[in-house]
Amino acid sequence: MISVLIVDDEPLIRGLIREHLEHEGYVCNEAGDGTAALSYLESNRADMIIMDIMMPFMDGMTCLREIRRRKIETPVIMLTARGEEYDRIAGLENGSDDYIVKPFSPRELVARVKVVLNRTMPKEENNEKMVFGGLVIDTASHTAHIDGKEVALTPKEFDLLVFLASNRGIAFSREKILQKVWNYDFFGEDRTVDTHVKMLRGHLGDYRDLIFTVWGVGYKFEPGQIG
Amino acid sequence: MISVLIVDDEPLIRGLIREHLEHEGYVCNEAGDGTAALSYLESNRADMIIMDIMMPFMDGMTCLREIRRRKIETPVIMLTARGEEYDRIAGLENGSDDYIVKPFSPRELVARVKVVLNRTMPKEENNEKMVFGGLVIDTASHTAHIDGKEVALTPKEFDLLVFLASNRGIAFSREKILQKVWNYDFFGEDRTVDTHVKMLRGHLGDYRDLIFTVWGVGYKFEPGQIG
DNA sequence: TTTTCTTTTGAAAAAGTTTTAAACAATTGT
DNA sequence: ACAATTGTTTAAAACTTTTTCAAAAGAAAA
Repeated sequence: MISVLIVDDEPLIRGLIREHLEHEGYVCNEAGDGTAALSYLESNRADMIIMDIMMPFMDGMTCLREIRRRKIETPVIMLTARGEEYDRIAGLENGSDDYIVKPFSPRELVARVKVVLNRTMPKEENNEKMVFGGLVIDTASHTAHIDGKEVALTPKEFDLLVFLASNRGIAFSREKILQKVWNYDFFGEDRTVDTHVKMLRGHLGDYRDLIFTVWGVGYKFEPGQIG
Repeated sequence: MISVLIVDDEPLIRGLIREHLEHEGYVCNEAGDGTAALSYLESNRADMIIMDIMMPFMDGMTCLREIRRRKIETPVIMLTARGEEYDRIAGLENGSDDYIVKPFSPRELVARVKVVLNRTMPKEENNEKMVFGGLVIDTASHTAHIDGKEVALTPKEFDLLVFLASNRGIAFSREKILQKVWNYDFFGEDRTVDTHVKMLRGHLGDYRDLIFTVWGVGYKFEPGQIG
C-alpha cells in the first residue's frame, strides 16, 4: 500500500488528484495547508507528497523547507501555476523531487508520481527462478516449465501459482488467497479460487498434487508431494 | 563507471546535484570554485563537468575557457541564473555542451546529463551486434537485417526492438516499455506500444514471433521461438 | 511551403480470461 | 448409514486484454 499526501488549499483540486491516484491504487490523504500537512506528518507516514506552492497560512515552499529540516525524506512533487514565481519554485535548493506546472493532465500527474516513486522506492525484484523438481517457475519471463516444456498458464493461474509456491507449506483460506492474489478490494466468491485451482492443477499435469487441498481450510503448496 | 565533477560555490546545491546523479549511478566529485576545479582536473579524469557560472575567485566562464585551452575535451554543462541571457549564449560559443537555467528540476538535470553523455561517450555496448538466427541487429549502424537483407525500421521501431532484444526473456509491461523506450517525459497511451509492436512484427516477417505477447502483462522478446 | 513519412490516438473487432451458479462428488461427524 | 458440510466440476455469461484499423497530429524532407 502506497500512501500519498495531497496538500492544496482547493478541495476541488485535491479531489481531482485523489481521484486519479486512487484509480491507480494509491491511498490518498489530504491537507488544506502547510500547517495541516506538517501536523499530519508528525504522526503519519507518507510515501509521497504532492504539494501546491500557493497556500494560505503556510505556503508550499516554507512547508517543504520545514519538512526537510525535520529530516523527513519523503519525495515531494510541487504544483506550480504557470508563470507563478517560477524562479524559486523548481529550484533544487528547496529539495523537491519534481514539479508539475498547473494546469496539468491527470496522465502527466500519474506518470510523474510513478517515475519519482520508482526512483525513490526501488523494490527488490524477485527475479529468482523457483524450482520444484521438474517444475520451474520464472517470474521475470512470466513462464512455468514442466520437465523442460513450457506450460501455458493464464495470468491469474500464474499469479496463483507464484503466490502459493512462494509460500510453500503454508495453508491459506480461499478468502486469504483472494485478498493476496486478487486485489484487496475484490469482493468475489470463494468458488472463484476453486475454479482457478482446478485449472492450474489441470495445467500442472503430473505435478497437480503440489497444490494440496487442506480440508476445512483452503489450499497449500507442498513440494514434498512430488512422485 | 562514469565520473561527474560538480563545480559550484554553494555546498547545498552541490549536494543536491550529487544526490540525484548518484542515484542514477554516476560517481560525483565536487569543487567549490574554478581554481579548485582546474587543479582537480590536473590529476583526475572526469567524464562530465557541471559548473555554475557565478562563482568567487574564478567564475565559470573563465574556468571553461581555461579548461578548453588546456585541451581537456570533457563535456561541460553550465548552470546559469535566469536573466543571464548573455552568458548562456557566450557559454555555448565558448565550448560548453549544454546549459541549464537555475532553478531547474532534478528531472531536467538528469535528463540533460544523459543526453550530453550519450552524444559524447560512445558506449561499448552500443557497438554490439545482436544475432538471433537470421535476424541481426546492429546498434552501431542502426540497422537490422533479416537473412542478409536490410529491413527498414522507423526510429521508434528500432529502439523498441533493441530494448526488447537486449532484455530477452524478460516480460515488460507497456508502461515500463513507455518509460524505457520513449522519453522520460512522454505521457502517452499504452496503445502506442501495441501499434509499434504491430508495425515491428510486420517488418520482422518470419521472425515476427520473436516478440511475444504475455497476456495480462505486456511483451517480451523470446529467441527460443524461432521456427 | 508542400509533401512525405512517422508517431499517436481512439474505436471496434477479435481473442482470451475470469466469474458465477448450479449440479455433482467427497469427507466428516453422529 | 445418513445428514451436514466442504470441495470439485462444468459450461455459459460477463468481462478484459490485445489486435487491428483508420484517421489525425506531428516531424522531417523536398
